[in-house]
Amino acid sequence: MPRISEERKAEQKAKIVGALLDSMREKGIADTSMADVISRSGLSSGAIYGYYSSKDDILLDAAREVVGSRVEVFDSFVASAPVPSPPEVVERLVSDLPAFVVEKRSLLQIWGLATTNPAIAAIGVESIGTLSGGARAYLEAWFRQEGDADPARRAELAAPAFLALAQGYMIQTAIGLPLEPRGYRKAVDALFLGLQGLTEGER
Amino acid sequence: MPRISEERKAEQKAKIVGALLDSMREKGIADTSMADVISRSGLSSGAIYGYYSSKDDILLDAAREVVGSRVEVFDSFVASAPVPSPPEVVERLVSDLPAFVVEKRSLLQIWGLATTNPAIAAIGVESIGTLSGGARAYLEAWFRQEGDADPARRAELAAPAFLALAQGYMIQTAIGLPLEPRGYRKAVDALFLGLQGLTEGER
Amino acid sequence: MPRISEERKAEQKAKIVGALLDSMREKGIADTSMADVISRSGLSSGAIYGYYSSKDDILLDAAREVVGSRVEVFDSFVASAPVPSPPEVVERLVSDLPAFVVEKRSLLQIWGLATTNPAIAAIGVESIGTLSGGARAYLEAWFRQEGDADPARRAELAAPAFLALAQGYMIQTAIGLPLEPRGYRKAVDALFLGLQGLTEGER
Amino acid sequence: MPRISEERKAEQKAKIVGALLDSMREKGIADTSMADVISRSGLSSGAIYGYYSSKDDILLDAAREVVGSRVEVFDSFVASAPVPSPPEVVERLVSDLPAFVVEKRSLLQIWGLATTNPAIAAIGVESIGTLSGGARAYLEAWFRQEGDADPARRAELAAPAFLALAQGYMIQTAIGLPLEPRGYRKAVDALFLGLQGLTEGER
DNA sequence: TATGAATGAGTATTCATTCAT
DNA sequence: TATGAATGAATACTCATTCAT
Repeated sequence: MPRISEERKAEQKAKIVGALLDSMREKGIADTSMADVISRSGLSSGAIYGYYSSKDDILLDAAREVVGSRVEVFDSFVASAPVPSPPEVVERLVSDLPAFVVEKRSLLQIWGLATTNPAIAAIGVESIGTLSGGARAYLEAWFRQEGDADPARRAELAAPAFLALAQGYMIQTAIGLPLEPRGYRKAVDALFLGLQGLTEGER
Repeated sequence: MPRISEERKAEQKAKIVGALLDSMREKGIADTSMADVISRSGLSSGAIYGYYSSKDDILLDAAREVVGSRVEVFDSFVASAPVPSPPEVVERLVSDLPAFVVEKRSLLQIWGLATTNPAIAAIGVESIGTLSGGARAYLEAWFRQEGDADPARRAELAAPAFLALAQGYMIQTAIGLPLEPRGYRKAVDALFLGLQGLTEGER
Repeated sequence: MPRISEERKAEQKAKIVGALLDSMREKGIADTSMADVISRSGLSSGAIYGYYSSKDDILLDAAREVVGSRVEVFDSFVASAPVPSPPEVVERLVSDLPAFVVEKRSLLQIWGLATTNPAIAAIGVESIGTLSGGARAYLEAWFRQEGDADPARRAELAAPAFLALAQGYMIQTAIGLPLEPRGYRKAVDALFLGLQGLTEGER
Repeated sequence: MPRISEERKAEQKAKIVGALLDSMREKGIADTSMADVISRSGLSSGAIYGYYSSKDDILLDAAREVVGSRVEVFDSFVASAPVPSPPEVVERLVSDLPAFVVEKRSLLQIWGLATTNPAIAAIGVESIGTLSGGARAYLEAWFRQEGDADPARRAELAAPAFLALAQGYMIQTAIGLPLEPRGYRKAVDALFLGLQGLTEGER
């Protein structure tokens, strides 16, 4: 019989994680102290430690939220007829997924942390695994539509490169390069398909 | 008439920056204190502050070293006949450039810092700019060889996506995914060229 | 709705300021570190920084306490009949005011700091201003009793010299010269009034 | 057979002491580091430590220079006919003695140090002793001229109060109060002699 | 004598975490 | 559960002094 409802608990945890992410976005994890989380969340230090056992513990939940895969996005691409092309899918991923829109700064910081923090790395690996599954499903549909002889095999092989396109976009934009989803789609078009993907005026 | 030679000065600074990078690789910047830099470099705190004015100042030089573009790598690709294909070039980049081999962990951490540290972001932007120039030169040569009508234009458009392939590889491997340069080349092949890019045995 | 009462807060601040003053008296400010304040106050470093934002901030409160004018002392002199003479008042000031008794060492150090620290100088200037007011009130009463034609004017003119008598006593005794309040009164007597103020045996 | 002439040695020491005093005047001793002395003196750290064994050692010489009594000043007063009055002598002391003109800031800082540094206190005590001697000689001449029955005795008694007048002036002006020698003379006049000491126009 | 790079104990301050209320 | 005052180890950095050249 919990003293506080699960709902209330989740609400409070969300405030805490949200406060951490806000601060990460603004000043970076290195400069984010518990004092920041305390003042931004509106909770007291004691209250926070009632929900999380340490700062790292909060960070883990923050990482989960940010890299959280939301693999459903791929479902709609697979279900479309015709299946949209990879450049188009890349454009939609980087313009729709929260991770690429509002959280790209925190996301890149979390990848940085993952290089030396095994718990965060595990979250990252899991997330990439899930995304990879979605990407493979989509790519299989696309390669099948293109008449490929072994679309499942090709999709499995191609997935890391496909994900890389989205990840590279994140790096480039997170550090401030002026790269719009639409422009990036053209980049992928130009690299993969030749200029035929571009409209007349853009050629 | 400096009492210590420029050479000696560069040597000492290299020790300091090296110590920081070693520690970043092992425990991450967040857990790297000046005490680590002091003990790993073999210099005293006072000596270090004779060369650098702050920890951040050291970090800046470390970032410069790690993201330092070494754009020359592209020259050999441009000069080859025939010009190697993008998948091959990607493979060689990620297997030859130190940033992708020994420093990928520090590199990813630096991208994370760049999201909130303008001075580091500037270094990153400059580095991507230089790399971009090399990539464009290479891509132009490649597209020309492929008979493209406007290879310069196409190369310029495609460059961000091309760089993204290398950056995504870095993210995936830095967090521990088992992805070899050779396997990654096949991924790019599969995405770009279809299965015909794979060798017989692998089909 | 403060969690700690104003009273408790004042108590803790007094402990901190007291610790600083104790150490100043014993080893001087130059040799007084936060470690001294921490150990003498019985509070932890963290607790101290909860009350004061910096060592200088503590010093400011210490200066306020030490130079704090306590101008009331002059009131009783003004109200007496007959009004006591300047030598007598000087004697009573230097023997009654805490600044001249227990804090003369810290006081002199604070004057030293005031020469280059504007915030401390401001405290000193204010304190001298208040003391000056008291001194003028007393001197006016005295000169009036002495039948002076324009006692207010004369009191205003004379105040700096009158204060100087107390300040000079402080310098001479703070560095260890053996000068008692009683003996100093005789010095002032001898300078001002001739030897008539002295008892037979002392002449 | 000294390697460097005594003259050269004195010259170098003067540079060092001068550098310390300059810095004390500008930023205070607390903020004066050996680095300041090194850069202001134009000598290297090694060279300085060839002349002085420690920072405190330099400070001692600086204190000697600043409090150095220059008791000769009193000789001229004694020799004058008529002997000038105490208010006039006070005015001349505070307007002529370097300690009261250019060095009053350093002087007050040194008094502050003397409260806890016995070596500096000894210099201060000696200096006051010498000054006291001069003051007594002058006061004796003055009291004799005034027809006092026991001028030597009275001078001895009055000396501490007489010195205090100069010391108090130093405190008041060193912290920035606007007090000119001429105005201070009037203060002493008003206290000692009554308004008749003031010139016609000022009454 | 003079140099200035190097030393390392010492500095003020921070901050994740605890616990009496 | 919630509060926020208190803790104290850890932090980045300074600076008087030394010593090989």
